[in-house]
Amino acid sequence: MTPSAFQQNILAWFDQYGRKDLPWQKDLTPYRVWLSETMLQQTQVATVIPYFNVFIEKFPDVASLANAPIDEVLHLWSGLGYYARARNLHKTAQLVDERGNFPDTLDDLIDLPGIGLSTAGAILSIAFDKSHPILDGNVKRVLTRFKAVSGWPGNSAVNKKLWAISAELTPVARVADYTQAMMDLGATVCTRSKPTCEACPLNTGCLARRTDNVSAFPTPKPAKTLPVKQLTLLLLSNADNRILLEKRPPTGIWGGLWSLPEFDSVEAAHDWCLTRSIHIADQQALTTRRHTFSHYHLDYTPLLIQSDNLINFVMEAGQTVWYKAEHANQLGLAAPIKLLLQQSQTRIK
DNA sequence: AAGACGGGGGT
DNA sequence: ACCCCAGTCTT
Repeated sequence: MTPSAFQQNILAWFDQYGRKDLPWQKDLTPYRVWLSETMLQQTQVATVIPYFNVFIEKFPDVASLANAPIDEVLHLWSGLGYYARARNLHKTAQLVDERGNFPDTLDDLIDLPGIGLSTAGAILSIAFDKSHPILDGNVKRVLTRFKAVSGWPGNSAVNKKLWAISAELTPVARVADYTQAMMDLGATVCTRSKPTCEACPLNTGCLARRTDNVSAFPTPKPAKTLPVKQLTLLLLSNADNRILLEKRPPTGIWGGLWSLPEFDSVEAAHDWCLTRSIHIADQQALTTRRHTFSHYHLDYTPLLIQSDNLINFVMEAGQTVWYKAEHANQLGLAAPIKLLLQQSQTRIK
C-alpha cells in the first residue's frame, strides 16, 4: 500500500467513522488543542473529558490560566496524575501569555515546558493545519502492526524507525483530519486487545494481519518485577478533628500536592509525635493498602493518631495546613490521599 | 540511553 | 494481578 493509498483509506474512514464531537473539537483553538493534548498524554479520552470541561470553564483562555495560582491549577488536575504536566501547563501559559500569541512552529513549540515532539506535531497539524507527524501510543500501535515492526517502542532504535514511518505516511493536505483519524483508529479499532480488524481501513495492507500475528504487536516492554516501598502515613487529628497535611516538594512523586506526613514505620511516626510533645489520646494503625505506580508498588499503612491539643499548632508556615472536609475542593491531593481523607472523616470522631 | 513520573481501564 | 496507555523531562 503506497503512502497515498494509506492516506486515502485513513481519510475516507475518518469521514465516516472518526470522532468529531469531542469537547476540544468544537471551537478549535490552539489553546484548546494544547490543553487537550497535554491532558491526553498517557491518559485516555474518557478520563480526560470531565477534566477538560472543568478547565475550560475555569480557564477559558491562556491569560486566565497564566494568572491563576498554581495551587488552583494543581487542584483541578488532582486525580489525573503526572502532576508535572500541570506545572508545565501553568508555566507554558505564562510564557505564551507574555509572548502574545500561540507559537506555530516546531522549534518554538518544543521549547515550551510540557510540549515534546508528538504534542508539538498534534498542535501543528490539528490547530494550524501544518503537516507534521505525531507518534503517540495509538499511532505507535497502528504503525507497528501495519509494518510489523518488532521491538519494544521504548527502545530508541525502534522509536526512531517509527518516527520515520509516521513522517513518511503523514500527508500535506487534510493533515488535521489525518492526525485525528490515526488517533481515533488506534483508540477505537486498532485497540491493544481484541482489535476489530474487519472494520479497519488498513486491513488489506496490514503486515501483522497478513501474517495473522496482530496480537504480537507492539512488542511489550521487557517485564520487570516492580520494587515494593513501604510507608506509614500519619493521619494526625487535633482537638478540632482537623488533619495535618504537608506540602510536598515541587518535583518527584505527587510534586506540589498536599499529603500526609510520611514515616518508615509506625514506631517512627509515634516517636515523631512524642518528640513534639503531641499528646496522644488515641492511636490506631489501619490495614496496609497498596498503590501501584509505573515504577514501584507503594504499600502504605495509615496511622490514626488523635490528639487532644494542637488546635493552633503550626509546623512550618505555608508548608502545613490543618485539613477539614471543606478544603477538599481547594487543595491538590493525590488520589490515594484524597480517598484516605474521605474515609477518615467517617472513622475519626 | 535509561529512569522518573499517576492513575485508571481493560482483561 | 498484570498490562499499558492521546509523552515529556531529567540525568
